[in-house]
Amino acid sequence: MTAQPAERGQVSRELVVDTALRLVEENDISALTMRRLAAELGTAVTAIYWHVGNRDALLDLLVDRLLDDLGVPVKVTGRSPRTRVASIVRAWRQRLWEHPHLIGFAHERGRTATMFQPMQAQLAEELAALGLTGPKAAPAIRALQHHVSSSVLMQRTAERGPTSGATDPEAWDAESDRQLVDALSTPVDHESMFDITLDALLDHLLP
Amino acid sequence: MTAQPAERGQVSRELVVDTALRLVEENDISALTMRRLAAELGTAVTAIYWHVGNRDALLDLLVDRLLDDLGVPVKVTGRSPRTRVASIVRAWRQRLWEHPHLIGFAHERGRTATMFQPMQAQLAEELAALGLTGPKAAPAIRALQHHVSSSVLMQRTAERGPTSGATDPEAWDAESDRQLVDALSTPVDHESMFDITLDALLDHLLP
DNA sequence: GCGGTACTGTAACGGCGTTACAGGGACTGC
DNA sequence: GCAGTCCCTGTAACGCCGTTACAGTACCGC
Repeated sequence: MTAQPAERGQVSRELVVDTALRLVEENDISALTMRRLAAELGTAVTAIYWHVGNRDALLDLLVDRLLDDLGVPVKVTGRSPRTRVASIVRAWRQRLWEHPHLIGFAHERGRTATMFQPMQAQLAEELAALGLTGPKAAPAIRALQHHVSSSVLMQRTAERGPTSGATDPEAWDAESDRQLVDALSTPVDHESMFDITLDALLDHLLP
Repeated sequence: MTAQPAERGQVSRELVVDTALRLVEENDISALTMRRLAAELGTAVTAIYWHVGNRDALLDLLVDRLLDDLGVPVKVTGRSPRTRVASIVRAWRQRLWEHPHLIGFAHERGRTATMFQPMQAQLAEELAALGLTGPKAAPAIRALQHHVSSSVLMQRTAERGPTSGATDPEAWDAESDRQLVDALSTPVDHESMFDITLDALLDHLLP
């Protein structure tokens, strides 16, 4: 507790988290090894262990940092309640998509709820304007949240893989609907995919 | 090519895949290490490398095995086309859920399309009975498939984590809708979650 | 017997997370 | 001036991982 904790020394907890974040965002979560991190900081591994504990604790710190960035509410646009709700959901998807490496393991660490609390609050406000409150609003909020996070999670894992998620036309036999098979052989457009289900949900959930 | 490739020897490619599958299903994908696998088979590591190549090839073999199991169409129940479509989607979700460890990395290896081809074919048949054919049926099929796989993927990562995905009531301020916050603090019921969006999709997609 | 194919074992390489342990500076109390 | 203490860093190791170079064994056709 002697003034700033890292004034003279080269390494501090903050700096470790910064560098770790950079490593993850520039490459992949697998690029984040304690030794690489130490090398990047020009120090020894043990320094990192001293500052953050262990790898698991470091990941927790990364998630915390991410959640700080995501705490701010999103800007709502549109006149009708429906377009306003849609704008909230889309903006949150956009925001999460900007951190594709991180939302995955925020999810794995059981921090999804914290991550989405601001979105839930924003949605609650709009749904209340529609007369949806209390226990009746909860399933709607959860379904929309589920849609956002599953969409991002799916798109992330899809884009890491080699193929585009399209059907292989070879797998269908001759008497199949040719036009359908052709359409299914197109690469998947995650954006319009997202919109279809969003529309369906809004139709189904809003009064 | 001298008769059966593994008659006298203790280890064969088949046996390696069997054991690997058992290791994964009993524990986790992280339990599948080449050394553990060798120990389990009572042999040396190099034997495994001789039989399957390397770890990556072994994972491919696991996915292939999984896809073989999943190739059989699912039993369709119900009278109306809508309930029949719903039964297909639910049965596929059920089926995938029985291999929660595997569908994740089938997805990561870009084999989702192969995995879902039988479901796509079954859905195509039912949608055709409703007059939905050709390029108009494709988005519907894809949206339903996306719903199934994202649901399983989400539930799997959720159940590995510590918390239930429920909101922390502390995060909400005092003037919030109390009943709503209480409802959102309940553990998530993935089953009913799935049904809500499925209903919404069917309403929205079927004529 | 002899060569070749099919397999198995030993031992190592480099990389991973983690830790026991030995310091080295700076600051405190005397 | 000096010992003690706290903060921080480095060396070296442990046990795990995937992978491989290499030697060796067993059987088969000839």
